[in-house]
Amino acid sequence: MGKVTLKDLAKELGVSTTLVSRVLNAPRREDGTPDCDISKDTAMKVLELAQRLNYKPSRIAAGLRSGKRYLLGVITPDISNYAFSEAGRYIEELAHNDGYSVMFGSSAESPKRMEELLDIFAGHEVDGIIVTPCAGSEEILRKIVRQNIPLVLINRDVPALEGVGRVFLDNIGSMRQVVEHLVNGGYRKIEMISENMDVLSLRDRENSYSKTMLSFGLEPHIYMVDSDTQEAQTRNAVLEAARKGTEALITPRIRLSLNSLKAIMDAGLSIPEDMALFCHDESPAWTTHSPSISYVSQCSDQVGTEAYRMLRRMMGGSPGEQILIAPKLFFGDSTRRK
Amino acid sequence: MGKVTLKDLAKELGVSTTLVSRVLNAPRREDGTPDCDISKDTAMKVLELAQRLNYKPSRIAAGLRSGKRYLLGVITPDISNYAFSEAGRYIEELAHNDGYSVMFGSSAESPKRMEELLDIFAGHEVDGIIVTPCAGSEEILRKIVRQNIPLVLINRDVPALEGVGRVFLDNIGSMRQVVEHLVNGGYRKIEMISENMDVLSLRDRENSYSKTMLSFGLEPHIYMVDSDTQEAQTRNAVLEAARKGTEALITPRIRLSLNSLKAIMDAGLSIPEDMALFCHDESPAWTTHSPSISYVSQCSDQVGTEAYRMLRRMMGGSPGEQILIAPKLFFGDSTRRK
DNA sequence: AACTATTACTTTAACGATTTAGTTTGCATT
DNA sequence: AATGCAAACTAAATCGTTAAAGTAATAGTT
Repeated sequence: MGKVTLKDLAKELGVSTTLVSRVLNAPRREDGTPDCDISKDTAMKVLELAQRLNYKPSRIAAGLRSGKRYLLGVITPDISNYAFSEAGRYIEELAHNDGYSVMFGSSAESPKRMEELLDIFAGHEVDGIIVTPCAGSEEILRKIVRQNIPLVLINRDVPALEGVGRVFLDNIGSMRQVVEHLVNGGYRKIEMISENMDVLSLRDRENSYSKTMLSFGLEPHIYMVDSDTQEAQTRNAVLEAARKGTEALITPRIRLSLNSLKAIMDAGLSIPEDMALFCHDESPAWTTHSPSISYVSQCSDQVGTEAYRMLRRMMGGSPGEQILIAPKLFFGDSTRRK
Repeated sequence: MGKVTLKDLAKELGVSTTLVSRVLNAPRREDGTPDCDISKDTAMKVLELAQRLNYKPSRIAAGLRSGKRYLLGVITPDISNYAFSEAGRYIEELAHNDGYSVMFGSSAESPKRMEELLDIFAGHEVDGIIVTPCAGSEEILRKIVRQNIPLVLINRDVPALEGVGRVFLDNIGSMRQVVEHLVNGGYRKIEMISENMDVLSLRDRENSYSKTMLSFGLEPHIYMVDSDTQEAQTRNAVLEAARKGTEALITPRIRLSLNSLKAIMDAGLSIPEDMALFCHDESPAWTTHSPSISYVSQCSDQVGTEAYRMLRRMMGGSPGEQILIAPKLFFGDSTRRK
């Protein structure tokens, strides 16, 4: 049983494919009849047959001729990361409601893979793309812009890129608030464990931490760990911090947060008495943890929603803008006042 | 700047589009030259120009003509659920390596949405679909089977459906092992909190719990909560269990697990002394929790991998089979021996 | 020299829709 | 009876590619 095509319907009814196409694409009137210059009688027959034969138009053929693809692409470093999949979920939902489908791809932080994915998306002639860039992807993204495909960056910036939309969390503001909260809570020796990953949002969080510390007359200190050997190095950093009498630890990324928490628990330190912990990035686990963990939410729902809206505007011809999402902080027991 | 097409390349070089297409689609020899009946000289010129003009073939047009879509569809109730996004990640990765792209959709447990998504996927003429069915989707899925689109069910079964592939966790085995572990650990009053959701894997877990309990001569008891008002009802169930002196609680789904854990912590009960907890479904939080939480992993990586492989086999004409994944249990401190 | 094979191409026809530009028919108008 | 016009359709071109079939030129064989 091959696919049912327009031609099949047309032949069956003894009319032209044009007529069938017209009827099926016509907007419906209140009474359900298609609003086009085809007699109601014929139109209803078409509708009925299409229904009966379970006709589904080939979007591929329709798209080829009409130039309308109704397809979006989303690339994140890892769909199984909560923040990204959450944003993806919102994007997919909004897109679906507007009749768009979404292709997803994971770059796994590899520019090569990102390029492959973008080429494929471009090959599918997606109407727009939403990307969380990975390190080293600037040139690749520029190619997309040059192809006039609307592009929205989320979560991470590539500053030199022109003509794109941007939706980010206000990382500078979030980290300032984190430090302020700790200082107000009576903490002074506040350190950070960060990762030497070439991503701007991390740099922003680090700098904002340092700057805010200095503004309070406090000495900032950041342990840098390698992305590859993160777990062991994080553990060492936590132990060293404990030895030095560090009162509070800030972790600016989800994996660092999880690994640090684990290291603290394993070392038998109690939170927040021995060491307070403020995590960046949301996890469903933080609030059920005992003690509950203070964290900065990435507001993935908002990021996803705003990114989608901006992409749609750009698809309509608007220029790309930048939107900063105000961070939402959750103050749990892990940074309880001293 | 419009898109660069085959015609543009052909015109520029003064050759036919067929020649260009041939060159670009030819398999490469060891020395990098295309293996086709076109002179090396011309072939290299084509390659060079395509590179220079950044030509990307329109997969839409190519697909229309060749019938090859290189597109897969994946539908889960919610991409932002860890188990689903994890499986999705593996599927996407394997697919990408084979040159396939993946469209994702969330059904949000709604058969209507599922139908829309499937219609769209069918319209895109995907080469195959992987689905976690939601309640009430049997007829909708049957339509896909009738359209001869290879279909693989993951996580949840729809038994009456013929001609599909299936990859599930062995829910019966997993729950048996959970009960055995608890009984061996000295627990006797073991209860379950489940959800009245119309999904077979949940029934399997419930039945296996009851059956195993009875085989030990113990009385099973299941609290049923409504999916909509789950949080409050779960809390009540936990409190009632505590009053009754229940020694261990089993939760067969991630949301129930998280809510139960929260309720137990909020009630100030200590785990496992006041109440042991064995959770079904993995969460990155379980091992970092204090005490660490015993859980059954859904083995999403295996589910995703096996589902993809089966889909590919089915796309090659093989009939659908059923694969049961052996569950992996993690025994944490939340069910420590009495 | 005549014939066959091979190489390196080209021409034409799809694929399944949409779109543009008609065409036919009937009816009202003058 | 000729004209105009709306209603209800159709024919043909097109989107960008691939596939099947064909051709022209050269080389090799007997």
